[in-house]
Amino acid sequence: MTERAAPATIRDVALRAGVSTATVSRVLAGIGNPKPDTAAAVMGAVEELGYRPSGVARSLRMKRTRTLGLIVTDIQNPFFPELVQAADLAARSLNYSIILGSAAYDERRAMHYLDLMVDRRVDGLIIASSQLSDESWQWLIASPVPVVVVNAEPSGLPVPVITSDNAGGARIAVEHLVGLGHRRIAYIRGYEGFTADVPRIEGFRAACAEAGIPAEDTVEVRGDGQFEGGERAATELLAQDRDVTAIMCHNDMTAIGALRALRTARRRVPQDISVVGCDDIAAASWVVPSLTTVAQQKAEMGRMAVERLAAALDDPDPPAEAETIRIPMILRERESSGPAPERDGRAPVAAGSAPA
Amino acid sequence: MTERAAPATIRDVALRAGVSTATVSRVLAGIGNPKPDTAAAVMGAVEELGYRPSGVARSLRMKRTRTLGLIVTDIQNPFFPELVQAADLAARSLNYSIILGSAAYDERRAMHYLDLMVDRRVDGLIIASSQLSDESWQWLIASPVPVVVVNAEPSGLPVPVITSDNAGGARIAVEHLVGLGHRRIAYIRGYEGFTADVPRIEGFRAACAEAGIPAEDTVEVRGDGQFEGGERAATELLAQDRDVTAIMCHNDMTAIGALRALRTARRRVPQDISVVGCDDIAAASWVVPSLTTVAQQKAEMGRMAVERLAAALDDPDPPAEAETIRIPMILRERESSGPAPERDGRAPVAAGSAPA
DNA sequence: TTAGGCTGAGAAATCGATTACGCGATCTGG
DNA sequence: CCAGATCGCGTAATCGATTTCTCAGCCTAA
Repeated sequence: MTERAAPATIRDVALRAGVSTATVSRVLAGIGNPKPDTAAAVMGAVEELGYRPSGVARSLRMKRTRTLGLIVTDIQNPFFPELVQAADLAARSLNYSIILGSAAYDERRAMHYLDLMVDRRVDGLIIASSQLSDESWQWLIASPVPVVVVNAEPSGLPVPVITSDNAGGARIAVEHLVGLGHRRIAYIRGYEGFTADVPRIEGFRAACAEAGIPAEDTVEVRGDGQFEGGERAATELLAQDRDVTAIMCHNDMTAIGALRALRTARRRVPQDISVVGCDDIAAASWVVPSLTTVAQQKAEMGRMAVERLAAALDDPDPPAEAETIRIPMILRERESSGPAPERDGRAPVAAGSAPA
Repeated sequence: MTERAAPATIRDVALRAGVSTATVSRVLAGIGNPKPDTAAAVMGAVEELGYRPSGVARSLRMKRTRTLGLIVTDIQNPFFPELVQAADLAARSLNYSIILGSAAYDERRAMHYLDLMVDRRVDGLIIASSQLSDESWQWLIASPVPVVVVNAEPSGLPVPVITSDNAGGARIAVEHLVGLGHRRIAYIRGYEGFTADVPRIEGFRAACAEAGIPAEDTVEVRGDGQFEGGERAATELLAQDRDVTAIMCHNDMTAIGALRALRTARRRVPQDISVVGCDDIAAASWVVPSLTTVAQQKAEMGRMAVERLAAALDDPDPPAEAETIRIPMILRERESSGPAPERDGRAPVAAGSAPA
């Protein structure tokens, strides 16, 4: 009773069914034409013994684990669960399964998972973490396991990349705000080193320039990609420049922090100041006012990463090398953005709108 | 170049180092006293070949994978990532690793992961999902792999359980509200079937009774444990009974939904009505007003589950059977709860406070 | 009746590690 | 200088599956 029953092996099944292990294996795999009574005997024995083939033994023999490793920046960051779920679903439908590692913003932990997964002989790796140093990237692409990168852009490495069109997303946000009459826009950046930080800020600058907004009418402050950083940065911002009418944020958590800072400062959103986030996490529609944001297609990214990787695995021809796919971002208009107030601080008569 | 380099095996290392595979294995495991130059030769060969032992082969031979399976209700529910992270951390420090499955509220998916993990020969299973039917529970405890249940209470099964003291948590919330002068309290329940739903509602009723609140001064409505259900339930509630001065919610997402309904109805929180949640997810402190809630010690639960399971694995003595641990919940006072308004609907002169 | 083709199934090798066992070489003590 | 203890390491079995090779038995055709 206290003994842990050892699981039945294929040999046990073979013995019970009066056949060889080869036959059991064939019947279970549906290969060959077993005699009906042989097959029945095997199935019966399987049933009675509650036999489950050992994935470990099978993986050893097959030299494939049908497992994909997925490393994310931080599973506690609400951005990732949706991506993870979609990746998992896609993997399942291709008969793969996913093992997950959360780096918790720590390169050492990311490397730990990399080691772990390589030792576990995952068939492929999906890296959705920008926590890696250049040498880690080098080590990774030199390793024998195929890699797909998601939501990060390691500088010029021969690796397939799936990412959002971050520059385009920033442009969409700027155009939205400019369309609402905003001319003085602030940008709260993410943590220095986030790969998305640079393309987004560059997209912001480029779009502002195109809209005819001079650089001195924009402000850039540094956040950390989290609630706290957003709150702090927005507070600083209000202290140093009271003229901005809109704040764009590196991501939604930053924007939600900014919303709190604005409330503390008794600035009305969107009447006095508009806020736009990025990502479209669930909480973006929970906060008050709900957050206008530029959505990343998180599920799409997870799904594509898995499909790309699985395709590369199942077909070992030299695939299109180092292809980079940029998934467009999508504006979600909610309550936190509105027409720019007039210079005197009051709401403007809706400038470019059609006559009522 | 297009060939995928086969990883070096222990035999390759042995050949290169001019020793036997047994010696390589021993040197790497730090067993025995190898001669210095033997050890050096082995380490050199390992280095040169970039050898990584195959976890698959090792697991087969050792009959242990040093892997724990963790099945959660839904990784997209913000309750779980913190638990998962803590479990993972605890596992790492005990030299285990965790493979995760998210049931996405679907029993079939939960069972799928169970099968998968059993086939993968995980050493133990942590079930943090209430999605299982009774027969699934039976199957599970009959299976050869040790199980710990977290955040659920399968009815009287001989399985160790780690859960929050849900009844106690509800009591804490009631006492908080009663202390603020509330006498008419509503409760928005979770999805029917959530294991936490029953103990919480019972704790609520018991605490109300003890506080001398008659059952007819309380209202119970059904939500779904999500934002939408909370919003809908609160709307209903306002329609049917305008006298409640406080709403307790099954969890924070429900409460956040309720906050939105109250705002839509132009009821001020907490001046007109107080709201209390449960769980303490990150978004609870992001919303406006920030949410008073009864926190579950999620990280603690994850950690304990792993430690319990690992202890049972490392020491195969018959351990204390079916022990149930209830972790206390903790009140986090924020902005969404305040003194009960007076009967006429205006804010009361702070009843029990010290003279200013 | 017999040679040749099928067909169903068994024997054995294999995947890559760990480890019990035993053997030759070195060391120690009388 | 030799018996026996000690030490380092190699041989080979083993974990549980898959798969190739082979063979026995049966069917068909000449």
